[in-house]
Amino acid sequence: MPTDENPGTQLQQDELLAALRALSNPHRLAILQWLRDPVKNFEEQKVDATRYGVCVSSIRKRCEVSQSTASQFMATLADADLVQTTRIGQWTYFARNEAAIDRFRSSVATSL
Amino acid sequence: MPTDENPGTQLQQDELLAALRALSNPHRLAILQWLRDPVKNFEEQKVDATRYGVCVSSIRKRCEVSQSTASQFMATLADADLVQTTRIGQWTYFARNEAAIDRFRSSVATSL
DNA sequence: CCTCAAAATCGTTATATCGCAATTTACCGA
DNA sequence: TCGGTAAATTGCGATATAACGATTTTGAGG
Repeated sequence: MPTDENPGTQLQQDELLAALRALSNPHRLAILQWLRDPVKNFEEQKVDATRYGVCVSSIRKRCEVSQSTASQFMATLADADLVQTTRIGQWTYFARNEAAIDRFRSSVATSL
Repeated sequence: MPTDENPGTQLQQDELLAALRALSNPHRLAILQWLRDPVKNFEEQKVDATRYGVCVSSIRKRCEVSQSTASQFMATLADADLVQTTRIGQWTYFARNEAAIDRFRSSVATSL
C-alpha cells in the first residue's frame, strides 16, 4: 500500500483516475510529452531546463494560451503528481515526475 | 504510426487522447477493469461472458446507473476502441479489446 | 520603502460532460 | 402482425471543465 515513506509501484484507484483526468486534455498531454525534452521543446531560459524543468511563461508561449491558463494546467498536472515543482526566485519550474509517471504506467499495465 | 514492420503498436495522438478521455470517468474505468473477469464481476447471463463480454443490462445493474447512461458509457468505450461489440439477437455484448488496450499501454509506456 | 515581473488566484462566460427520463429502433417469439 | 424486451438515441437540467482578463500574491532589486 503506497504511502509517503513507501513510494509503491501501484497507484490507488483515485490516484489513477486523477492522472487519467489530468491527461485527458490535449494541452496537458502535450505539455507532459514536451517535458521529455524541455531544451528542444521550450524556449531558452536562465535555469537548466533539464534539471528544473520549465517555467509558466515558457509553457504559456509554447501552448499559446494565457498565463492563468498555463498556470492552471500545471497546477492540475502537479495535483495529479505527474510533475514536480521547484520555485526559484519569482519563477516556478515544472519538471516531469518520472517516478510517479512510472507508477502510472505500471498501474495502466497491470490494473487496467 | 502503424506500418508494415510495426503493425499498429502505437496510437496516434488523437487516439491516445480519446482513450484517456474515455478512462477519465470513474464508472468507465471501473467497467473496463471489471471486464477483466466478467463472470466474477457481473451477473449471470445466457451467453458466455468470457467469450462475448456482458450486455448493457448487466453493466447497468453493476454500476447502478440508468439504461441510457450504461449504453452511453459503452458507446464511449467503444468509440475509443477499448471494447468490442457483439450483437446477438436483442442483446449487445461488450468485451475488452485486448489488442487495443495493449496499444494504449504501449503508447503510455513509450510516448508519454 | 517602492516598483517591476512572474505566478497564483479570483470571477466570469462559454462549452462540455454527466446522468436521467422519454422515445425510438431493433429483434424476438407467439 | 402484435406485444414484449433490449438497446440506442434524443432532449434536458445540473454540474464540471476550459479559458480568459483582472486582481492579488510573491519575490528581486533598487
